[in-house]
Amino acid sequence: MPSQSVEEYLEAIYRIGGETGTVNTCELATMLGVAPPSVTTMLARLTRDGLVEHTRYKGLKLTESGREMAASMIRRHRLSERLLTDVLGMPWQRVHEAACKLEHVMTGEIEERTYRALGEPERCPHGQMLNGDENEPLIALSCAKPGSKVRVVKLAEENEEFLIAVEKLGLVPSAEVTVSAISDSEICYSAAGTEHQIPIDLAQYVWVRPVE
Amino acid sequence: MPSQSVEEYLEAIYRIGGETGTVNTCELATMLGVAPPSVTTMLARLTRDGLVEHTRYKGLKLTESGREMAASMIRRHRLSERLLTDVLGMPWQRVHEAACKLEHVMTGEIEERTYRALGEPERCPHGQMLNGDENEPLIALSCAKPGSKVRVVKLAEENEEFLIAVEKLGLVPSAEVTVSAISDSEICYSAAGTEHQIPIDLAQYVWVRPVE
DNA sequence: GCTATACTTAAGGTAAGGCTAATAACTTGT
DNA sequence: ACAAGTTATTAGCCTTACCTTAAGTATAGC
Repeated sequence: MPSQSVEEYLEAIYRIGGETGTVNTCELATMLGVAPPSVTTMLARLTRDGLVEHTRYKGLKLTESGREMAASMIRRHRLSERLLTDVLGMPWQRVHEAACKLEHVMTGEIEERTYRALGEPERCPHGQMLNGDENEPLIALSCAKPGSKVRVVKLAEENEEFLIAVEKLGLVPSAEVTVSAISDSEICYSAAGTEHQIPIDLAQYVWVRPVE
Repeated sequence: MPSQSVEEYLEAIYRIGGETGTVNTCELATMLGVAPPSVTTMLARLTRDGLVEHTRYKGLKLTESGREMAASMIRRHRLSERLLTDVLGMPWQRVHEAACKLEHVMTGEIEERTYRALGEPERCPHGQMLNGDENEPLIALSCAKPGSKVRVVKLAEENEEFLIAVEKLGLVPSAEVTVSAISDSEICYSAAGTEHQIPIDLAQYVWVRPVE
């Protein structure tokens, strides 16, 4: 039975490296808020348990079973968020923290039942996919062309202040946005008939799909 | 922030002693499956944190704030069970274990939202009250009079085998039962038109209310 | 008042997870 | 090609949260 900590390491590795990517010790340490030696120690454990492949001084990769477990944790996280918003009516900007705890008490059975009870949703409230990867290419709002019309698909950052900020700027999943101008520091656009500007460094976390 | 272990101790104290009762060290040790000295140590901690009042060699009592926390844990447990049955469709005989984990990740907000989302239910799937105590007196099925008609209200034992057994015997919450005979070892009754017998030692956990 | 039971203290163990400081291996610039 | 900088690892230790057994101390009942 993997501990909560193991699950969090796997999740972080998956989030940084995606399905196949290689991850290095310090990135992981930063993301988890611990010192690098703590990561090295944990990697020994994850290697022993067959969850990662680690080459000293090089990087590490998830094994097949590590990848499965990591993907499952992320799916449970996103399903927890959907449960919190759809069933309990919690605001979607605030569900991340609670989902971080819930995901660790979900069994496979509860995961499956939740998925079905929620009507087999495609995405979490922030727009992240529940099953597999995005099936069409997305671009960051910061890269959209002036004059183009796009639809917000997902917000790649769960920080509460960030989510509150983008909601005030009309950038919720499935919102339609027309980009009017891009400067060095900001993007101007209209959403739901209102003009807004958003700093580039926030817009990079807003992923969109071109419309028609 | 109280640890899971603290929460489990409080819950056990509350379950043994009820709102006000005094509890002794060894009962608690037995219920939690630990050695008595472990309990003594934990009691020092709970006393330090103002959750229990403990007099050496005498018993212990919950303080006001300990009582509140314990009651809240039990309520969260029961709400978790309702969520698992009502929303996720899990069989009520199996929800106890999952609820034991869920209760520890519920915040006050989630507790409240769950209560409302479920339609402010009165009881958990096993028939235990969610708010406060039973407002009418119940008797154990083992004490029912021969010839009397009763309705099952709650099952005071969450063990899975027990619950599966009583369900097979037609004793689910709100089932109507007519007691026909009582011997030293068994009770004979009919439920939903079928005759059954149940051993006394099981019947003592089946709480019923006399009908009309 | 004596003994059985119930409880507490003492002493110690384990497991998980973290840290700093020192060392070692890669990598890069010249 | 090697010195210097960066990145990882090892070594050594610490804390927290529990739990345990063995031995001593209260209390209660006869």
